[in-house]
Amino acid sequence: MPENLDKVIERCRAEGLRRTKALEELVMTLLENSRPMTLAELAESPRLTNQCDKATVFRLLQRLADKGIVRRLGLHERAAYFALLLPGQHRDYLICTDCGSIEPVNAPCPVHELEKEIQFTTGYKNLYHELEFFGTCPACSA
Amino acid sequence: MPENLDKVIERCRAEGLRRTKALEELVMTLLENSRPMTLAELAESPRLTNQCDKATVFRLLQRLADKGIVRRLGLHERAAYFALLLPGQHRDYLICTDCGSIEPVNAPCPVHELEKEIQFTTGYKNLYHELEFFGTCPACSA
DNA sequence: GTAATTGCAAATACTTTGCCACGTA
DNA sequence: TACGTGGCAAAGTATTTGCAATTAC
Repeated sequence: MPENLDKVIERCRAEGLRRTKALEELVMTLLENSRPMTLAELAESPRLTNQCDKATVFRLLQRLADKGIVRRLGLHERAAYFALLLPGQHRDYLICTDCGSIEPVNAPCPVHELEKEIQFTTGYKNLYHELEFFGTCPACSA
Repeated sequence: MPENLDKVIERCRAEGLRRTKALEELVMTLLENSRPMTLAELAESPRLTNQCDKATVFRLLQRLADKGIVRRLGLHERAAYFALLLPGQHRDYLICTDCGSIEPVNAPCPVHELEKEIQFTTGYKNLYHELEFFGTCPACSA
């Protein structure tokens, strides 16, 4: 995990961001939880709550998203979710419409072919996609 | 188109909604535009702007979403998008991250197999999914 | 030293609700 | 008549920004 932290921070540095305590704690929090989190969740998480202001977390996430280090996800809630974007990794999510739990889908994503095709037929550049499954989880349907 | 309107209204009636002018104009607007639209867009569209209040459109959309007649989409903007859910129809969307344009993808959605598999392996019920492609459209990359 | 980063407070944006009047069935 | 629906205005929630002080490089 700490080696992951260093890798991510390294990428931040390479993009011109400064190594601040807030940045480290934010990245650490995302790594530790390994799931998409909202701004509010992040700002109130143990590592960050007394470390920095919510506006700081917001602006950090904004910069990290710009640099392609985190991704901002829709996920249907009113609040946006943020997840680290590790190189070579793509995640789809499975979300319970009842309790709101979010888990990554561990199956190869079947969309890459179509993505290439779209890139080719429409001329869109820099394509990426977001795929979410919604349903009622076993616990909630009981 | 009017026959589509009647069909949709019929489904609304079957779900216990009353046939009001606002409902008709809302459904008509969604049919005519055949793309996801935000609450604000809808409320300010020609058919609705002088017809009813934004709160009314909001509550209509809420009811229609409850009944499965429209779907609320994330689409990454701050505002939620709404689209009619026609029976047997599934749509994926292609969105320009620059200008925000949204167009439906006309290719068969490659996700249904995986969806079934997830339903089987995770025990989630009533699965559906949302798939969006993001990129820079030809006009914006010029 | 200089430019990026931060905190705090205020402004926006979008959504949601309360309450009472009204219209549809 | 009865209950779903509608208008208006106000409250709620999440995001975003201004500006002066601070910090990393």
